[in-house]
Amino acid sequence: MGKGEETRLAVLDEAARVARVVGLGGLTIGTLAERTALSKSGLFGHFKSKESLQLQVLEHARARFVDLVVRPALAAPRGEPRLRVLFDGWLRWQSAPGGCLFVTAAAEFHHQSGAVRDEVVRGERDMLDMVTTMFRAGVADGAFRQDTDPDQAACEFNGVLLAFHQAFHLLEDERAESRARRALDDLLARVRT
Amino acid sequence: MGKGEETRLAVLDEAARVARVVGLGGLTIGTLAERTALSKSGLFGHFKSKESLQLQVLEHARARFVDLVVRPALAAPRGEPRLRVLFDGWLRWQSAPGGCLFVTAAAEFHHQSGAVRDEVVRGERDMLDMVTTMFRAGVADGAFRQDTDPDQAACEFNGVLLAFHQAFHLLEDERAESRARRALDDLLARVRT
DNA sequence: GCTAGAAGCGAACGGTCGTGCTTTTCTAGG
DNA sequence: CCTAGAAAAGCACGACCGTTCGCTTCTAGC
Repeated sequence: MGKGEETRLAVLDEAARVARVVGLGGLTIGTLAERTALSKSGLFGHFKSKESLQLQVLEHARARFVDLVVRPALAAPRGEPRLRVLFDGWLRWQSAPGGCLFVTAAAEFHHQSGAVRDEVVRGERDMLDMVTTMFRAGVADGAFRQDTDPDQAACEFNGVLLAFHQAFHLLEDERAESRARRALDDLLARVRT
Repeated sequence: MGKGEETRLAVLDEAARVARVVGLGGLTIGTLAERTALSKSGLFGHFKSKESLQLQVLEHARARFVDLVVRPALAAPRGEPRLRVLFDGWLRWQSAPGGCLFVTAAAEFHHQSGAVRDEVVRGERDMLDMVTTMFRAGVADGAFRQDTDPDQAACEFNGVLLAFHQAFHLLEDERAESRARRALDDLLARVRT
């Protein structure tokens, strides 16, 4: 890995940390340059525009999410175990300092068209599709009730995570996690045969 | 109502419309002045600072939410009917063009301390408390199961709304509303005696 | 209808934004 | 070790930000 790629990744790491707090739109070339001990123009050279920086931050976070959350889940047995491992990892991911970049970006860009929004939508769709697939697999295996609607279940799964994120970060509610786990237990109990 | 108060309210209306899309931090005195046919300084005179404007926008939206969503609910019979009217109104509120200001602001300020964050937290807490109270009333009336945890139920109620907001605005999923209604039906069926 | 005070305007401020240029410094392959 | 090209710095730009100030215009109570 050359020098350029090395600093590019360092910048993306720091950018993700900052963006979790202030959003992708709140990112600033100047402050980001300070925090990475670079000059504005030196940093800017790695990304040809701010929008490109935002897109790369998203892509970078996405890769980390797959490593830290998705892959461990795929290593677990299909159906309920896999969904539980996914949920665990996801909770840990969302509990990171500053919150979850995807949740922040989703709210920020829900009505601001452009390439960044498109990328946020694509990511969110992919995640929801993955959850839907996991529920569907459980139904196919006979572990979940035959009349389970996988889309509905995935949607409620997402709702539990969003409520957790808000309770944990905004309201600083220390019972947020236990309530999220209980909500998932209920959801799984409802679809289990 | 004097002339000043009249234009102040007109500005707050427009500001709320804009902030639903770009967030409270994305609000700009300049663009807001354009959209209300005022000069920057003329508009600024009504609010002594941008932070004060943001706070007043929140307060304004809060009052409208009480009028449009909370009051109709309080007019319905306690327990399930009241929760259903509340949910209906809340869905309509969240379906407004640009989304729900509270959801946007909650994500924006979840880790940015200051007076605006404090106000957002207060509002969100109040709303959740209200929902909790409604579930508790149902338990007290014997309409809901005695072992219902009102806080847990309110939290899941919130999750359904947040998932709806994301599905409706970001993903533009036309089945968002029907899934939200079904999730509420399930939630109410679980607590009903 | 007069007039004091409210409401609004125009211009300017220091600051920061994203983004180009030119120049210097570093890095890695021969 | 040399050197071509990458990486980073320095500087400047036009635009827009929130805010201030002094001035004009309007409004409402007498």
